Amino acid sequence: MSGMVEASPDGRPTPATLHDVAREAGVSVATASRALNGSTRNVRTENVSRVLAAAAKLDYEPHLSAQAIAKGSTRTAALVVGDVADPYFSSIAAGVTRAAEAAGLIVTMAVADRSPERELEIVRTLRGQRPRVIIIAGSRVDGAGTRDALVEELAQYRTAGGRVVLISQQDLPFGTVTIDNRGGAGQLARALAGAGYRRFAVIRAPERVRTSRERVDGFTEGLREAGVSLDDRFVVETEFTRAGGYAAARELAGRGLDGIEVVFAVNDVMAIGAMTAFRDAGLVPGEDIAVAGFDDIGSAVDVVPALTSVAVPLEEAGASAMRLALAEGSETVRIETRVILRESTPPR
Amino acid sequence: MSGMVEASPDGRPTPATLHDVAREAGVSVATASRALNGSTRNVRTENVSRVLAAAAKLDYEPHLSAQAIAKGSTRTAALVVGDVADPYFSSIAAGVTRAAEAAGLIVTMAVADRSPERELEIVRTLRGQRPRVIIIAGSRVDGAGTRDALVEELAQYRTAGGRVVLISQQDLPFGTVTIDNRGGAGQLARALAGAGYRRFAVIRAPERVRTSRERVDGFTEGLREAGVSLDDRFVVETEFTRAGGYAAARELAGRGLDGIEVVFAVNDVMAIGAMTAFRDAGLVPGEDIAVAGFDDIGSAVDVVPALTSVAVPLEEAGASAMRLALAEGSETVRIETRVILRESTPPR
DNA sequence: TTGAAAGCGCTACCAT
DNA sequence: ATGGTAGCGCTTTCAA
Repeated sequence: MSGMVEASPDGRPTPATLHDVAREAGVSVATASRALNGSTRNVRTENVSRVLAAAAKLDYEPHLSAQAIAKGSTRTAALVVGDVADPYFSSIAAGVTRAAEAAGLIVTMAVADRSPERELEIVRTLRGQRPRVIIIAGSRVDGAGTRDALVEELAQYRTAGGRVVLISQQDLPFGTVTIDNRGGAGQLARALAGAGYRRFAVIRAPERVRTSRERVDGFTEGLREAGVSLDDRFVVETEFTRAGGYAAARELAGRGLDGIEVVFAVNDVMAIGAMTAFRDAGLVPGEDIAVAGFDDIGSAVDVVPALTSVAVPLEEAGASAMRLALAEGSETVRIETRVILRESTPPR
Repeated sequence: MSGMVEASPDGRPTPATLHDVAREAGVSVATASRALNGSTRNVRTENVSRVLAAAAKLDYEPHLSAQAIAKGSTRTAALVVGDVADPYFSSIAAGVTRAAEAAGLIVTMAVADRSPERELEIVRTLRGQRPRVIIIAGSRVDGAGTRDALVEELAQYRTAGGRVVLISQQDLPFGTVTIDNRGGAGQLARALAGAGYRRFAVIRAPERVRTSRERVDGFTEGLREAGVSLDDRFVVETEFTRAGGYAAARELAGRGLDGIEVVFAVNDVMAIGAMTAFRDAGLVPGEDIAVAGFDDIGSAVDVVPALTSVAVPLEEAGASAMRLALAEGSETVRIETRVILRESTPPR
């Protein structure tokens, strides 16, 4: 009894409408609507079953757009990420969709390609969707001019009743899930100093990449507390990618380690690229040069030696963002991080 | 001049509507609509600018749902994946969104959690969205009963004018992007035999995981062609995850390698887990035991030894799926794979 | 408990 | 070139 698709006047088949269901059930559209979702109370049980049967027979699916416009609100949540293929973002995306689906929301996802301009553009068109919530898992980049425009756009959206939550972009006036980059990096620095390391190098992303900046600041701070200083010569700036990490490590290895005992890369992807570069340069990671990263992505335990890192519960961060967006009050949720020492930084 | 949000009668601020824009510009809604998107030809340039200015001033964004219902079609593409956090799916997702955005489509994503039942449920509710296209990056699992229901549901959707494309689930009657699992695995088997390997083990997922089945079949076939046979005792079945790979390898190592020279895991994630397990068991991957995987995920080159694998251009597969969905005719696109020998399988 | 009908925001047709 | 208006599919008063 399925395969029931009405043929419209012009011959093109058309999905069944509420109207069709009502007619099939021999009731009015109002009653059909009520039977399908409105307070079932006020409709004779017999009619309820008639409508349900008709709907099933016609394979009816309510037109979400029509519902949205009639009700004045949608059941969608919009998620903006920098790059889905990056485990950092895809983990967050997993958490967001899990929580969204639990709340009966449909997730629409846009990829900003790590560009603040694109991010702004996306948010702009997203508003047209009238999503219930917009979650931005930041490009982790400060876009000078675009920043104000983005804030403006989001404020606008919120004024109109939307909920916005930012992941890892504190000090913007919205709900925020922050990741304790500074604290985690500080802990890591102290842990490494405690393990006997004294001569450090850092592989970082450009200044405008906020996440990187915070991690470097926290790390430097942690070293200072441990009474160790960081020589600027050993801070190399590169792209926030595996390739960047590889290139930076090659440069370090190329100019001679010069006494460096350990290098901290601001994320695991870069750290792993760096380990490979060291190895390619004839250095044995964990013996000739220790390496530490940040994020504790899954593959951290599969590289050799296993990578010391700072664990960030990314999926949890995504889920928290969604819950925060759905909650009424809410301000800021802080995601704690935790240092995990592994073989890539043996005690010395 | 922004921050213009009308206050509705009940006090709650409301986003500007086309009506507001028209009033602000001193024209009719019809003209405003035309100025904003209809053939700009039939509207006095002066009015066009008035409307544009008004829209900018009011920070107007067209209500997509309203447009959808008025026009009878949306600008969305729906993507269902098994698990976003898995690099296999997130790479595909990256390709799909890239191509979708290029075509001006909004992507909505749902996660099926590798469950055919959930997949069916998702497709059902997706139909309510009236997306232009539905792309399913399969759960890679054959769900006995649900399969027919899924086909039915999708057929329904297509009859109503929707486009459906399946990734890696051939022999379903829809547009399909197939990945040459069988061929790639066959090539790999021959390459390994050519490198001197004779005694093989296989780490596979359960029979109902189609991708796994195809890769095993292709591999066995390739071995046969090379005149090598595969002993059933050395085919171990496990979960289609890193943990599964780890467990299987531990089992193999635990009962003694028994002459096995190389193990093929049906995907990289499993292969990498297996390498770690071997190492934990005191075996050196690439020396004591060779390992090969499938997919060539990014981290294949970052593990030690670098992992021999079969490259699958996943992002390309995702983009192809989108293009296929948008194209008129079209049937099946085949994504070719390519064997990449690395240090995990040295010649012997 | 039910149905008629007034919108929701927008597009497109028909006049003008 | 422009405006009036009839829908699009649905929800939600308002009467009956």
